Amino acid sequence: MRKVDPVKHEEKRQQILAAAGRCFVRDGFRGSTISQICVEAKISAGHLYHYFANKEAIVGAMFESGLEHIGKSFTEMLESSNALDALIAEFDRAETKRDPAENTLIIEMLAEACRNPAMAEVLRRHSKIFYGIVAGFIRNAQSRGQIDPSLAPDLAATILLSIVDGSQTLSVRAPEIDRGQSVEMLKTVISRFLNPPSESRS
Amino acid sequence: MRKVDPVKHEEKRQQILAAAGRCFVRDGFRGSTISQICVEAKISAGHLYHYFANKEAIVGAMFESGLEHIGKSFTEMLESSNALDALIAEFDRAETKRDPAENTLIIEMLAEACRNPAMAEVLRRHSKIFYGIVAGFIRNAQSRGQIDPSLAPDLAATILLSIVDGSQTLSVRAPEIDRGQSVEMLKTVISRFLNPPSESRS
Amino acid sequence: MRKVDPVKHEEKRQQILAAAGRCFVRDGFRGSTISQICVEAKISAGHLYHYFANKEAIVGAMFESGLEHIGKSFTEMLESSNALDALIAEFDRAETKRDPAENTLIIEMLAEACRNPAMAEVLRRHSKIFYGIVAGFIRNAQSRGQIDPSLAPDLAATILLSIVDGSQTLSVRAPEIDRGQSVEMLKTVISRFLNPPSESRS
Amino acid sequence: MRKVDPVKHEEKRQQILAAAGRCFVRDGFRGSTISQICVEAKISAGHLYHYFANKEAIVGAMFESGLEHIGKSFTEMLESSNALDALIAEFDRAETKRDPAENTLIIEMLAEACRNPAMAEVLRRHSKIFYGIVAGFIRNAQSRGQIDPSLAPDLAATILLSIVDGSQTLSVRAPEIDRGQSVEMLKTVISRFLNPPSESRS
DNA sequence: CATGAATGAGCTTTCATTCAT
DNA sequence: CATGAATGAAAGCTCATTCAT
Repeated sequence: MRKVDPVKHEEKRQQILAAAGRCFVRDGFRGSTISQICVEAKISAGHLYHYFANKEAIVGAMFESGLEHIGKSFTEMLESSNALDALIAEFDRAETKRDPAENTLIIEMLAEACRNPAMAEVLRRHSKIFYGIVAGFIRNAQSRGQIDPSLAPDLAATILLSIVDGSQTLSVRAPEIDRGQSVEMLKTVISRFLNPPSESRS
Repeated sequence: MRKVDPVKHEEKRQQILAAAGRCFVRDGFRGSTISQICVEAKISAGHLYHYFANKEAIVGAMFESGLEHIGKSFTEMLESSNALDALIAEFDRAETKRDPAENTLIIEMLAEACRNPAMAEVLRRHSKIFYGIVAGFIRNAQSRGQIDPSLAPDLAATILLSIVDGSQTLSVRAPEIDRGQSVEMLKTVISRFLNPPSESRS
Repeated sequence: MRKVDPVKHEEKRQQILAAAGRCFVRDGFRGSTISQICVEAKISAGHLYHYFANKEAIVGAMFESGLEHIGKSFTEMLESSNALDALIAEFDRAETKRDPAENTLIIEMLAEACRNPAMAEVLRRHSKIFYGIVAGFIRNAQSRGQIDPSLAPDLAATILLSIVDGSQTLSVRAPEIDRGQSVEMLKTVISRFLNPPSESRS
Repeated sequence: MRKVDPVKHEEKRQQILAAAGRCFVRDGFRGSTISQICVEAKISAGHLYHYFANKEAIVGAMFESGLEHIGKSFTEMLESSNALDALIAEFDRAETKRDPAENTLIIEMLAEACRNPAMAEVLRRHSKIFYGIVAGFIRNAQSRGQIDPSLAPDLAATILLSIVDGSQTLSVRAPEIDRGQSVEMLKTVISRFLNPPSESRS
């Protein structure tokens, strides 16, 4: 009379999701097939459907877990930074340490969200949370005189994150560029953007 | 045995490509089917293969023509701008006037290039040209004291374009944001980034 | 090593069969799945195979028990009727009181028997028994002058039952028809068919 | 610039439908597979979908054409019969000459209609037409004194056709019965049912 | 006795591509 | 130049059945 072990079930789900992630990075959402994912996850085709209702559900779970993961590391970064310099330093660390596959997945997600309304909704939901966190950080830093108080926090937050999004494309468009240098230049962009007018430039 | 009229042939090719473009925006490269493209282009499936060897060739041509088109409008913009203010003004115009479908296509191209080496090569080739043009513009403006001379022109060019890339994602992540406001803020980012240290902020 | 309690075993079997019956009425033999039956019977898929060797065996058992059940109620009806009028009265009762789902199941069984030789055999075995019983009733009634003696009892029995079969299709072909009226008309058919020549019509 | 030849297209459709019919008789609607039908029709799996949107559409077309065919032969029969005796004679001919596969298909259709609302609708639509024709015939014969005038024509028509339906099951339930004898007995049933009270029995 | 994880064959359907006309 | 009939591989998904626990 053994009942379903929800822990094991969730574990397997995560394993499948991880396998799917590898496929998605390699071939994209549409380009990956259920068989490929099953081979990667070392399960049979039929068995996958005990864990996900269909392919769309796998993509959806990928969106959720991917965005949550990115969000978590972003939040941690901001919580630990109590000043603009720290933010930038963390940005540096995040950029250089991040799994390059994650970049690919984010771009893939943006592309998918452009034509799949269900996924667009998921992306927007998570994006709103990011924006809120960053806007809060900006407001805080503004009150301490660390960020230009004339910048509208919410708008500045979206622009800041769009710059991060844009930085993802560098590795595709110009892989020969030294990542360290480009991160350095990005830090310049951000600090000049956010610094209060009186401060001298870094 | 009448020979093919090369002009008409090329015209038809462009018509098919335009039709394919509409499909790609709607459903992506992988999601679009040859039949859809044929319906959109009002030709038969078999006939399409007189103009393109296969689907990959259509995608390839799309990359080439799409990037060339973007490059052309960018080049025109830079050639007509003899100052940073003009650049920013043009950036404004470009952003607000651009067909929103083009955004989708660019993101789609970036995603495709992440996993299709052939397309990555096309993207990089065109990107390099862009970078060169922008770097030239920067160098020029620096010599006239309009852009901070301490910025490495080549690197600054890539970062500038990555910011433009990033701005594409705004309409997916936060469609509720007023496009005018975000363009305004982006102009702030760019001008603060590029302005010589002594200049007052716009 | 406790032995299986045969009574409990048989009970469970009947429960599963009842659940399967509900599925079969809803979706047919081919359209019903083992999972559906398991959900309906509130047991696990694996457990079902302790009671039935495979799906075919469930269908087979359904045939047996379904036909036996119909046969039983038919036999009771005939045994209690000691005259043609009683037969017809009972026929009336049976038609109006019968679970409409049973109709569906009978038609399903006839269809299945058309292409599944094993099931055809089961159907024929039971049919023969019915025919025998009805033919016996006819012979009896003929000896009492209640049924036209010129009718061959065996043949008349098959025809009588084929009329009952046919009446099942009414609810599919013309559900708008009043069941009471059609039963009345069917009684007319049967009584005119069986009545001895001299008798006046009902 | 050859356009679609609608005649050839329709021909092919009919060929596929005929092939499907053979499969349906052998294995039923649910039991037949697209591959089987394609083998039987000697076309590839993909090609079938140029002629039918999906399997349901094939079944639907089968219903339509099957019922139309039956309806046509029924109508012809009634139109040519200007008396009850002729009706019965024709009934005889129809029963003995009919392709036995048609029986199977009718029972299959009745079973399918029991659980597929779309097909039920098709069946009812055609049934109504049959009923109307037969009821008209009855009314006509009643006015000429050939059919008992006390019978409600519409109801009698449905019952008459339900008897025909029921006769289909004979070959499944009791294949050993001589078809000639059973048809003879059915004719007795019908004539006794319909004959005016004063007429002597056949 | 009972579970549900796991399999794998096979289902319907799609789609890039070829080819006779 | 142009058509659409035809192919066949492969996609996503289902389901009867087995088996370790």
